[in-house]
Amino acid sequence: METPGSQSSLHRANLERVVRAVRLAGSLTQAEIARTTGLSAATVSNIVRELKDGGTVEVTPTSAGGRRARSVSLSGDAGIVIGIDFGHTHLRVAVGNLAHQVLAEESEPLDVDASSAQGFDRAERLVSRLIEATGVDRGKIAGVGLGVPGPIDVESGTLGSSAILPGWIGTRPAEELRERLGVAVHVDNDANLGALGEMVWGSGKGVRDLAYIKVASGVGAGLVIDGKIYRGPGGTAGEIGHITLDESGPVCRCGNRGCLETFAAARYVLPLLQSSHGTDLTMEGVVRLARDGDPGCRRVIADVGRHIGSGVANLCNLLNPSRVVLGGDLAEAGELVLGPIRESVGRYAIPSAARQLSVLPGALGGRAEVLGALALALSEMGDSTLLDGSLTAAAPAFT
Amino acid sequence: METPGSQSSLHRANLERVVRAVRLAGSLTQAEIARTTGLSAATVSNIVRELKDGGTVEVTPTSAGGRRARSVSLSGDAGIVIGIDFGHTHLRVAVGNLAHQVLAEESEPLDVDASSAQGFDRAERLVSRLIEATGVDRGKIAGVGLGVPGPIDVESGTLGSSAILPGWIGTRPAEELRERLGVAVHVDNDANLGALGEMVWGSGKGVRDLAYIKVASGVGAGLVIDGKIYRGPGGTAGEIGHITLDESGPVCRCGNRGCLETFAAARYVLPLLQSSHGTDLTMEGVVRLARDGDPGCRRVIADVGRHIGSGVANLCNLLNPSRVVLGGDLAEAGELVLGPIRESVGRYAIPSAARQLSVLPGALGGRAEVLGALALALSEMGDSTLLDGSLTAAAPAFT
DNA sequence: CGTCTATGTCCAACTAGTGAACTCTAAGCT
DNA sequence: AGCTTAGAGTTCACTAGTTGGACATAGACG
Repeated sequence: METPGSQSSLHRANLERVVRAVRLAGSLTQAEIARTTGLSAATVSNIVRELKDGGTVEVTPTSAGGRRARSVSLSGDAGIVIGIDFGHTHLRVAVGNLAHQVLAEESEPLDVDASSAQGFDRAERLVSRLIEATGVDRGKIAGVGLGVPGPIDVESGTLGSSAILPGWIGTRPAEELRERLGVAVHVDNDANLGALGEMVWGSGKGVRDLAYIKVASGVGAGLVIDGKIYRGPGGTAGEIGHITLDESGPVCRCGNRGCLETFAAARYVLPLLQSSHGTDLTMEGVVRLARDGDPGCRRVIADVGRHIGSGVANLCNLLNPSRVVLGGDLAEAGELVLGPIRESVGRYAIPSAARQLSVLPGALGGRAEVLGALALALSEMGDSTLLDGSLTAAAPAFT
Repeated sequence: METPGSQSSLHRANLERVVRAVRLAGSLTQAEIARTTGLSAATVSNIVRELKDGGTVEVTPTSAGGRRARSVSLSGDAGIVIGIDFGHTHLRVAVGNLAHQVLAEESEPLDVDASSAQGFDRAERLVSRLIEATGVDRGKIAGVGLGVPGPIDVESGTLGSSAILPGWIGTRPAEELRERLGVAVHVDNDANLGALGEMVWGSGKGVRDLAYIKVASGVGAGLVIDGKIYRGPGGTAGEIGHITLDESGPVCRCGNRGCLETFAAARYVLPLLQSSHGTDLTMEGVVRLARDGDPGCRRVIADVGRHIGSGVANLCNLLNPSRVVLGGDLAEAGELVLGPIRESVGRYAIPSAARQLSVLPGALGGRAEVLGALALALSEMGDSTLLDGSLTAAAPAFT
């Protein structure tokens, strides 16, 4: 921003380097920082002093039982991040610190027909409550991640057609929430955030290329490519639900026929069980019955798995990820659905692509999206946010 | 490599910055360099002197009719890059300089059944001939890009099952060629290089996310995601040819049924015309006949287009690229095949993904792969290769 | 209790970029 | 033609910032 290529920028880069190292490791001694960053001990000494004076890090006199090492960690009040997830039936909020620790988390039911204003009111109150519970100053919010169950237009930030929250179409959630909370808000759809959450905290740890398949009322995928969420130039990447499996299959809400969604999503699958199991079944209920041994539900879940597997096979041929994580209610079915998925993938994907693929259930269950929102806030924050003291002074100004 | 975070590394980064600016623009005055890089005029002055002494750039006293501006450009003999493409029936070699200019290019027929040793002999001779034609010192080769028509194992660099060059399976082409030429060789498959070539020089200029579909004896895709070739963790991304279109379709060489390839690749399509048009048709011939109005060939090409469109629609739903470029012999058919592709995409892809997609024929024809190999060599080179004088002294040592 | 060793700090040396002053050259004006 | 002007490139003194080495510190080990 100031001197793009020199000296002070080098210093800044080194500051960020140290902050990142500390953030990733939780806490480090200066000597360790020097080793991991490659900087000299003297430089680290200077930088740590500067950061300490700025309030970004804390130096705890001596904790480990070594010779004498002062461990450096991000100061507890250096900043917090907030994740908010609007789901089909619920609202979840999580508060975390910069060391990737979740400090508080809560969810409450949300009426599908609620207006966006009502939703934001609820979210705002819940955020306030959790922040108070953690006892941190509101001015320390470094960023907010927001998850919404529908496509976000990349340029305008407008929420597109969401069959899930009809009252929200056309709103600009990030904008609105930023005005309410006064901090930067980053928004993404639920599938992408689920992918991010599972990658940072769940079944995708250590993997740089993965697809997170979320099966709920629709079917969507979040793609992580080379460690980053891939949204595509138009922002609609990952629409695995509308891959065509059968050109003359059932008509889908998107207007085509035989989309994967028509074989796997709750709204199309549940009716199959109506005559035998009654009308007020939910996907959760089907999964529970299947686990208890109900043959009809088992069959339906296996069929869903096979179809998802076909879609995953296509995805696998095109992208060759190293892991596929299954999320949503359906993941609770475990092997009942994963088995058929793997079988389908093995059958339809080319062997060299399928060989190194692992298909796993999500480890975070319904929390994947909120935690992903938290991770989004953390990753969008950049390491420099902590340096300029904007957090300790006041909330960042609008731009 | 030496001092990862400081001072000298900053200097090096600034050197690279200048080199990159010059390379991209072709030639610049020092003042322009200062403006585009953000460095101060004094620094640029020093850096240019250093680069000039090192032989990396040339300073032509005064060429433009301004006040007095010395234009800086990469010295003509700063380095050259070589692209080599082994195709089904031919071998192509191109020589370019660091300013993205193609200096020489030639192709010759290659026998499908030739051994890899024979192929390399031919390639080596052709490379020598072209280099001599350009009159540059062999020691100035900065890098070589190599294209092979088959999957390359990421870790070992081994060429996997290629139905096109049977004698090559199990060889390590990059390794072998490096031993022969004595410089770093970067290898990739033809579809990926075609994508790269079209992105740098052809129909993909200015686009950061594109898919290059190559229809020849097989069907493959090269994916460019965020400006870089995406190979996937296992190196087999882009296998669009084996997306399943019809579970009970024709048996494919991969062992599945109804793969896109069975509806689009030459080996499956040409037999359809045997009884009506004779047995020694090639894809080129079919395209030519179609353009001349032959209804059977037109129909076949349109059908191929529709099926490719289905595959592209799936790809589009998953990845949402902004452009799809069609390569291979089939691209010569122009609207005869693009029309049906677009129609299929419009029908099967979700509208929001299809809306901003453009489907174009490749602009480079059969040259896409060699030029892509050239681009690969350029991009893998990094901007620092030019700095350490390794090129001016001698060929880089093996490692 | 002395020695050892790794940690953190301080200082002088050195590297490298910057602003300001300066020179140079061609264009434009009188 | 001669003067002025303005942008280009260079030089120089200054400053920011990293580094290696010397030094102080404090627990571990014998």
